[in-house]
Order: sequence, then structure tokens, then C-alpha cells
Amino acid sequence: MHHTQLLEDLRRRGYRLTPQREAVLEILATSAGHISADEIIARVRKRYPHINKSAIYRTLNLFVHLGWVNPTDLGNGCMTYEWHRDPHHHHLICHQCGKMTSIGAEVFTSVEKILRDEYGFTPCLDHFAIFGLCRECAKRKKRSRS
Amino acid sequence: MHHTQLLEDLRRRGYRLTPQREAVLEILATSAGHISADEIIARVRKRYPHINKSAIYRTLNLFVHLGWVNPTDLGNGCMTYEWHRDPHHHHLICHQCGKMTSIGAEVFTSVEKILRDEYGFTPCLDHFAIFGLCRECAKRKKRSRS
DNA sequence: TTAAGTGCAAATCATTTGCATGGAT
DNA sequence: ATCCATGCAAATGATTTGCACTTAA
Repeated sequence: MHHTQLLEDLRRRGYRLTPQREAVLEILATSAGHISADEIIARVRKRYPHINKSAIYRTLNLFVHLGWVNPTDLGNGCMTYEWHRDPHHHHLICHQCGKMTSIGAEVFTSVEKILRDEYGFTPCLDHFAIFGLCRECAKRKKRSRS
Repeated sequence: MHHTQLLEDLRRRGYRLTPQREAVLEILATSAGHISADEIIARVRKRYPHINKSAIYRTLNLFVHLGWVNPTDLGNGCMTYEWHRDPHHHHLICHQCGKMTSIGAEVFTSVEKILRDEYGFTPCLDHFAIFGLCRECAKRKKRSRS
């Protein structure tokens, strides 16, 4: 789906097509991965310096509500947003060194099946953050223990 | 491990055994499931009305650091804490109706294995919140769509 | 005795909100 | 001409912090 179609979709759903919304859409759709609200505000303002912070927050909430954007809590005190484009994937976050690694969604297919079949639950596994220890930090910890 | 042992453990590790810490420990260890900091403060104060909010937050952070308590973000804007006693389990949270269901940890054994074997990542799967749609809300949604 | 811990109030910081104004339809 | 969306500043609300005082060791 291309930008212009989405913008048209906005109008069709009864929302107004404002420059602010266009700007946020443009930034999100041309940015890869997770971006914090703060980062989004910065990038939007680099091009459109007058745009207000609240309008961007409101726009982000709208896009999330429309399902165009995934909000994810990466555990660093603020929400991050990700444009719905990349194939579904999850994140391994090392809570020692903070390193983040992406993993494919296949890892969770078995879990998804169990949840559906045994619990009747339809999980939203679009944006998942798994905390733990990365290889290096696990090694370092082991070494310091011995 | 019994309370008194834990309290002894505190001292052994060089921390002081204060009435505040005893109170928080007592509340946590006798409360089931996830409790928000606010709820913990309320319960502690019901018995020890003079205890300060900051001291409780600091104590919670200490207990988390000691691994006695699991902090979990259930997506409702505040952290919840859970005493390390119950067998490991996770939570299905319906983001339509908010209902929370506990599930056993076995569901994730396959994921854990893959992460370890293929990514060298040691996941901390103690406290996991999976958002999605519960059976009832999925049904309701389906119905309203048709 | 003395450093660690507490109480208190003030500070943070991401996010939201009330309200007057502006602009898309 | 509507009334939805924006800008601004102020509010919120969970959590943290600076600092003087207390207390467990």
C-alpha cells in the first residue's frame, strides 16, 4: 500500500488530512525499525520545524489505532513505534549491555499454535521484546563467578 | 526459603535490615500475583502508616536487584511486582476487555531452546506478558464484522 | 561512631489534556 | 460554515533524587 493510498484512506474514514499527519506518515514510512516518539519528533521537525509535539503524539496514537504502526515497549522508559512494513520479527534485548538482536517470527509459531488451540487466545505477536543475557554477557558473568 | 532466612541474607550481603524492608518483604511474601507499586504502598501503610513512599520504591528496586521479586510491565502504565514463589508462568492479556489469564511456562520451552541453541541468548522468561484477543472478544469481533 | 537508609519535598520525564485559534471539508 | 485538529502551556502520574536527619551496624 502506498502513502497516497493511505492518506486517501484517512479521509475515507472520516479523519482530516493535515500536513502534520502527512509529515509523520512520511517520516515513519521512510524510517526503519523502532523509533521513539522523541526521535520521531526530532526527525519530523528537521523538515517541518513548526510542527507541535502534541500533534505528533496525537498522530502516533491515531496511526496505532488504525493499525499502521506498532507501538513497542523496549523497556527503556518510552514507547517506540515501528511502521507496519517489515516482516514480523521480535527482539532479544540484553539487559546487561543493552544490545538488541532481531529474530524472525518463526520462533513463535509453536507458541502461537498452543495458545490458539489450548487457550482460544489470539496472540498479537507483532512486536515482542524478550529480555535476557546475550552470549557475551553470559560468558562474562560465568567467568566472573568462577 | 523462609522470611527470616532472607532477612538474614540481606545482612550477610551488607545491606541493613530496616523495619521498612521487613514490612515490604512481609507484604510481598503474603500477597499473590502481580501487585503495583501503588498497591504495595497501600498495603504496607495499612499496617505501618508512617512508612515513606520513596523507601518502598527503593526497597522494591533492591529486591528486584536481589532477584527476590519479578518486575513486570502489564501495559497499564505502571510496573507490577511479583514475589518469586509461584512456579514460573506467563500472562495472556486481552487488550479488548483487559482479562488476564495465567499459563504455564512449558508453552515456552521450545522457544527457550531455539534462543539458546541458535542465538546463544539466555532469555529471562520469568515474567512475560502476551497481548492479544481472548476467545470471547475474538468471537464478538468476528460477529460484528459479518 | 559512622555510613547506609529514611523522610520529605522537589525534580524528572514521557505523555496527555484544556482551551482558544486555525484550517480542512 | 462546520467542527475537527493544532498549538501552547499547564497538568498528570509514576518514579527518582538531593539533602538533612536517623538509625542499624
